[in-house]
Amino acid sequence: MKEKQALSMFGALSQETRLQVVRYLVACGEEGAPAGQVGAQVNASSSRASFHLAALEKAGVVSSERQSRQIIYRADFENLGGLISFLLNDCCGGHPDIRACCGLDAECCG
Amino acid sequence: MKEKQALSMFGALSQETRLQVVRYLVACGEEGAPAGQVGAQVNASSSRASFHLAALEKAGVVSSERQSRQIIYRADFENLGGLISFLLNDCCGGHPDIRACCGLDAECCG
DNA sequence: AATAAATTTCAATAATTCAAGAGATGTTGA
DNA sequence: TCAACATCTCTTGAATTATTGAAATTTATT
Repeated sequence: MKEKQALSMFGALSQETRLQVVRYLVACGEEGAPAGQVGAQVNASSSRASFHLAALEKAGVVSSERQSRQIIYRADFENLGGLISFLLNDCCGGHPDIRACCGLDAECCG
Repeated sequence: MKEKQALSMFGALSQETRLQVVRYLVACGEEGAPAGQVGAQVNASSSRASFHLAALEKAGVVSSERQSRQIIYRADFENLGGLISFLLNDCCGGHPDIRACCGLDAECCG
């Protein structure tokens, strides 16, 4: 993961509606969900949902695929994992205290 | 980690200068670095460095402590770990594909 | 072709954020 | 107290981002 992409992913995740969208889409798993359903889930108008989904897709947080008249959105697990890896390994140098906080080596954080 | 804090941490990390500051401060470890040194490291004027350090501190990404006439900044490892944990466990539900990307269970991502 | 459904695009406005520099604040030592 | 240093605050203008509702696009149905 390059720093530039990490930057845009952080930007995409730093907005309440978009973070809710991501959490919902992650919960939906590989199946994903159509835009309208996502919008309803986060109490957003269709144009607002579309705007935020476009921002998330541009940053690589989600991907989309048309299925007949609906557009299915899915969390991009590979990029999300890459972002975590960037934060953990590249950015934070795999600092032991930080690894411990992730339930990797031990448990230290609430 | 609450969603609200995760939101502000993402916002703090979504800016190039601030991300550079964080990487530098993580590299400095517990010792930290004074504001002027941080600013010089990322090619920022003193006021700009101060502005961004304040934003990072408000979000909980770094902490500060005055030492005589300097103010020492340090990466907040606990909160950074909490953010990674939020992304990995809470937000992404510990999805296997994502864990694998972090060098936890296996290696799949570049 | 006409209609309906799902989603996106557009335009206008409001709100937030960034950058730069001038000046203010707090700290130390003479 | 004064001078020097480190950092912060404030102001201004530019740029980006968010929200809303209306209009347009794409696809499916009759």
